[in-house]
Amino acid sequence: MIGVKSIVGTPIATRVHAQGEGVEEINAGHLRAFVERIERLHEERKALAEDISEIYAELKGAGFDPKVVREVIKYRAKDPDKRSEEETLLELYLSALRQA
Amino acid sequence: MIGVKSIVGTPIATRVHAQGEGVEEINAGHLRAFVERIERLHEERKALAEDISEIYAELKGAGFDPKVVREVIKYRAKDPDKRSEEETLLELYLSALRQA
Amino acid sequence: MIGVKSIVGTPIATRVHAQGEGVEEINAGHLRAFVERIERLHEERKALAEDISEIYAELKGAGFDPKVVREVIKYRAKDPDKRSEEETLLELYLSALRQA
Amino acid sequence: MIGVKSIVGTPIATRVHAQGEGVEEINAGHLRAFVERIERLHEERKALAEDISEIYAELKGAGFDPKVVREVIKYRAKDPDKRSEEETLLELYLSALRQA
DNA sequence: TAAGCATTGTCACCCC
DNA sequence: GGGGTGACAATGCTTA
Repeated sequence: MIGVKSIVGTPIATRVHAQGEGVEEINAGHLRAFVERIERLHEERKALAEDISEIYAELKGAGFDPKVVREVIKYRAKDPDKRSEEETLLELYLSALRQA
Repeated sequence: MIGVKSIVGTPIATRVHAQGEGVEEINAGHLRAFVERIERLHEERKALAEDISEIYAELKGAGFDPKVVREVIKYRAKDPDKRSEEETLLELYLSALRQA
Repeated sequence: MIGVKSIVGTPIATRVHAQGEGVEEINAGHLRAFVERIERLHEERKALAEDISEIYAELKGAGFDPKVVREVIKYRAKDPDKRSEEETLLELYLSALRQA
Repeated sequence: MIGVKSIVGTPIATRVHAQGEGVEEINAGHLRAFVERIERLHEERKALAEDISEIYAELKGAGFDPKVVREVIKYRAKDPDKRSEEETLLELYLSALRQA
């Protein structure tokens, strides 16, 4: 997937390595900055996922069914028009199957 | 899947039912055929999963560690060119970031 | 995760390596047999997955909505009791939210 | 809407719904609070995902290959101890299977 | 020791 | 088509 060819064709970040020290330093620094920003965001996202898991645990402890709450969340997230459209189609298919 | 119950008895599915029998019949039959083929495949897949589980049980009974064997399987599965790809990436990563 | 420690503790398959040739041969052969059986099953499973994808493509070409057909499959797969139970709970939760 | 009969037998959070106003209010409120907290977290996560996308766009604009950077991120993410783990597994695998 | 539970890993689906 | 996300299943742990 990441063959030599594609690396050769990758413009600045890699070619830079063969260039002068000054420019190279700047580009590698840029790459590092990008990578670290992304990794930071990844960490935040992971923390968020853990928070969500905690809420489901809480919620379960309070007697609610986590599975159904997930369905509720999905239900509310859907666009109302699309939702009824899909439900109508589903019903149509099911009724078709009953009489097929 | 959501709110199917409340949809049962809604107009469209029955309106369709009041339309031309021929076309409707054909489509319902097609739908049923598709659905049943998929369900059949699902069953086969499930049977396969059970077979795999059985082998792991056997294997465990023979004194092998199922967890380790799972890793072996994974290792062999991604072996083809992934490994060299990762090594290439390592070169790329090292040459670009170690100097940042 | 699969540290040296856990491998040392893995009974036959690994200890065998330090044992006499005869027994070792047999166990390695067993391991290979297990691994190959599992890999074979994995391949069959993959083939099955592809078959299913093909059917969805066909079905889409015939004018059915693949997404909705997936819902139909899931709907039929569920145990009727569990299904109505969940739907009831979902309805209950939604009605609770409307008035909260 | 939902018959009393279907509510009877459901766990605490739902039985409550058929009880006095006070308790019911509290539980519906709890459910709403849980749901809204989750939805809020979902939004934050979505915002994060957009931030990440933006960085990849920036990065691409700066001449880096987004695909390669993704691989770098993945590589660094699993680096900690996975690598040595895989090497250990390799030893195990080779010593056990090469002679089968 | 069995059984429920929590966690993890794996898998399929969806969106981009 | 590829990456991200969510659901599901298997495993190990903990408790009764």
